[in-house]
Amino acid sequence: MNDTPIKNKAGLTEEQFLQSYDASRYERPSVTVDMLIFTVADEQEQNYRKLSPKSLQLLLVKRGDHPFMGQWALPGGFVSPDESLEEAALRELQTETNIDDIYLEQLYTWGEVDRDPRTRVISTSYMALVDSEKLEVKAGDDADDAKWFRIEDRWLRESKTATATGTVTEKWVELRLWNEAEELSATLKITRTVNGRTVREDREIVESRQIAFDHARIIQYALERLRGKIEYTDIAFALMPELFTLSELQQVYEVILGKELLAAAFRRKVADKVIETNQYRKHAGHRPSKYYRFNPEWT
Amino acid sequence: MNDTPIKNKAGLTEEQFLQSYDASRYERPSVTVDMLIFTVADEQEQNYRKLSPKSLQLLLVKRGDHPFMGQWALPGGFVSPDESLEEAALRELQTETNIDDIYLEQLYTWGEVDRDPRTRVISTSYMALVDSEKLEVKAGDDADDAKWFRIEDRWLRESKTATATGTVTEKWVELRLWNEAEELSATLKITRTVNGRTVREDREIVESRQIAFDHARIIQYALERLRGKIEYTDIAFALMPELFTLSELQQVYEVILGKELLAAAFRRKVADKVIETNQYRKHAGHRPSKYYRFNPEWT
DNA sequence: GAAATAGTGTCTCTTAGACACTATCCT
DNA sequence: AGGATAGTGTCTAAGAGACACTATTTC
Repeated sequence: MNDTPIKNKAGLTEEQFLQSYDASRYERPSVTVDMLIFTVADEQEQNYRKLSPKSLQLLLVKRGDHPFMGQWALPGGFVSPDESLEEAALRELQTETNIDDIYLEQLYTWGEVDRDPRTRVISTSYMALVDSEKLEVKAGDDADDAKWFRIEDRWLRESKTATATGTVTEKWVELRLWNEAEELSATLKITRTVNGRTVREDREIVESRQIAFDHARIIQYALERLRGKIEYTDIAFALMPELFTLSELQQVYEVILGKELLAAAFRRKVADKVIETNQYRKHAGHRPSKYYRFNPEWT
Repeated sequence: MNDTPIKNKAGLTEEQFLQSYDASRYERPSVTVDMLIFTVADEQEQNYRKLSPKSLQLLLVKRGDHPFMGQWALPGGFVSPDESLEEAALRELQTETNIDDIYLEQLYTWGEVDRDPRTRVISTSYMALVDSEKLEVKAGDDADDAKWFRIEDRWLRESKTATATGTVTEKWVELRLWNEAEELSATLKITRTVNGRTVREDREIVESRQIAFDHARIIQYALERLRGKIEYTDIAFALMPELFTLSELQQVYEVILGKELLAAAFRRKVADKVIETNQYRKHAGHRPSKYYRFNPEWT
């Protein structure tokens, strides 16, 4: 485009500049990705004619070394120089599960100075949603156990204080993760500060029981994001098998939102996101239900 | 909590482990923050009785060195070892503007391998919204010019293709940034891929005219986020002065959404986000309008 | 008086919630 | 037959869009 190369104040062309550039001038942090791998799985069915209840689950790995040895952490790892952040996330996903075609979304980047006692670590978290039927978790590759945990959070209390220029609202939340063998939990304080015309939200770990690093905070943030997005996007379908009934889909919404929905309104709401098939789910001790599939034309 | 310290497989306690940890084992990327500083400013008023039109503006700096010397880039810089990501963002904000109490939100972290020709750079972008009345841009501290640009994007065309397992939708968008002296632009292709039950979105720069690095992509992403969030949050007020009329507030919504709104519906929608005052804006060649302020109680 | 904006009243259409009601299968 | 889920019809209340109408100022 330019015949005479532009020179900078040191008299270098761009080519010369790049050759002389010393990348090690600045001290650099480590960068990792943390994976929030969610699925919705069936619980044991108690009664041949009842629907089996579903639960939201998250994959965690047990730490086999310091720091936080023996505690549970999000799967993840360092980003290598020749891969993008998203490639690192996909790689981590494949070391933990057998799934390659998956919903993956970047959530947030955590950059506090003291997040990791080893060294300065900046960590980008990704949320992955997987269909529990296609899924099998690989046996601990890196000598760490990977296990699914049921997950729930619960409001404890809320307080609101007026200040000179706005309000401060503090909410306490309890996060619980458990399976047959273990129970982990954490208490978090979410502070919403309205100062003048600007609002800021801050998430602080009050207590973390058997959850490594600041991962309790990341997990609770992801839960809120998942709840928020299920209302106005189609991410719920990433958690479904190819064919599903509307009752099953409703169960997935209910377990994520943590509340019951009315069937009539729910069906109207998802009507244009799904396509009816001719197949039925039978032998269930009650009226058979039609199978549906995701409508890829939906916007 | 524990009297006998846990030892790992190498026989080290946590304390010993941390002392022997070699942080330089892995090659590390550089980490930067990029700032998207938006404001809404008055244009010249043409007629004593007409409202002065408003425009959405973004702050850019001219690059004084290679690479992309002479082109325009987002303000930003390296994250230093002793500050968090958010602290780095606030520091950058203060080197560019005089404002300290500001709306700041993390947007996205960009991690492609070849984003920067100098070295591997991972960059977290933050969006800041400032009130143009309180604002003054500092004279180029780091020898770079900082200038406001009016900003708009525009759909060029859209195509949708069916695939075996879903659909691929491609949208072309033109991004324009201009002021009295300069005009920058870029063409982007946004690809939405529906594959099975999962949806992915990809943003690619087709052509970038005088916009450095991959910043055209970051800017267009921020614009979409700003448009999305103004509908269901209160971020618009971060762009307003302490006192404002509802017509001014409506103008801000209109310039961000890029479309006209009906006054009656708009007033109903913002009614509980604002508090009426007794003051009026007068001497305007038409009926005076009441001043309002933000209602910090709004949730 | 005219131009321009400020502000209100009301009709319509759409959507979410509530809930009653019908349909169908399996043991 | 009875238990359980599947699926529909309809009333109501709330909200968004449309638009006509009134109000008030300054030059």
